Amino acid sequence: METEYLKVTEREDEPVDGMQPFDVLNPACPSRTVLRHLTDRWTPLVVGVLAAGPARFGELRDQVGGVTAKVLTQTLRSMERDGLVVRRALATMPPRVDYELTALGRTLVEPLDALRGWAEQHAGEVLEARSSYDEATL
Amino acid sequence: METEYLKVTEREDEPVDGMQPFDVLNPACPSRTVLRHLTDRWTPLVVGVLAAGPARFGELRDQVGGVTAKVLTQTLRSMERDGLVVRRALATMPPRVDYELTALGRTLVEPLDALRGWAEQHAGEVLEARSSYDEATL
DNA sequence: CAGTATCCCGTGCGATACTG
DNA sequence: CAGTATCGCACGGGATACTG
Repeated sequence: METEYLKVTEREDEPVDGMQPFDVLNPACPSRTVLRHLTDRWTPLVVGVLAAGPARFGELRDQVGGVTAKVLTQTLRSMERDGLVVRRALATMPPRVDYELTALGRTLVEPLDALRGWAEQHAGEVLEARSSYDEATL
Repeated sequence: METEYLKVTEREDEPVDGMQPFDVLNPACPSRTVLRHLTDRWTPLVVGVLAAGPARFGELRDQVGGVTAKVLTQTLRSMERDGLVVRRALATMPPRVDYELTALGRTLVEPLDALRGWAEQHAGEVLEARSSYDEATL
């Protein structure tokens, strides 16, 4: 039987027993696109920075090394659309725009930080593994 | 002062105090490439499947919906190079190749499964957020 | 069965310049 | 300051066919 991915219209305050309709292993499942966004190039880094609290656009651009304004904007828009971030724009001159994690976005801090932590903590081992592999493959 | 990313030659059994040389926010830091690989399209899914135990190539291809042999091979090779997976090939006919997570790879199961779990559990909310956003943006 | 070999393409991402 | 507008491209990824 194929699972259809209809829009969920049920009230989410009446949880359905054992309902787990989303399966990342299924290529047709929308959770795929969700996971894909989480693993976008800059999303984990932006979440990491915003975990410390709201930040202005420029602060984000400065903290997240290497990102350009255009791509940072794209990333933030995508995150906003996915409900991970709120954008609050002050129509002053010069303008000021603050970004802040939503409640949903905050639930991402832990898992994404874990990943980021893994990368930093095990980078050494991975680098060594690569050397070994490349050497053996000569 | 700029941190240089030299090959770590120190014995890793004598931990250096507060040593945390890797910083994902630094565009020059090698941990960037590590994180990038972890967030490759198929890596989280492959890790998820291999978490249950070793698997043959065909099993992986079947379980990870939508992946082609070529790309799965690329993913597995990259993971092998990074020391996350061991490839064990039996030179029988027909051939049989088993893939298994290394000790290092196993430490990834928890963080990556957390991410995958997040995607599945919050897919509904994200989908709704997207609808709202798109509707408001009309 | 477990891959390669080719060919090919969208798009994520970057560089640069410009603006309200 | 916080973007947008353009242009351009490498490259991650896919379709298909073939092989030890």
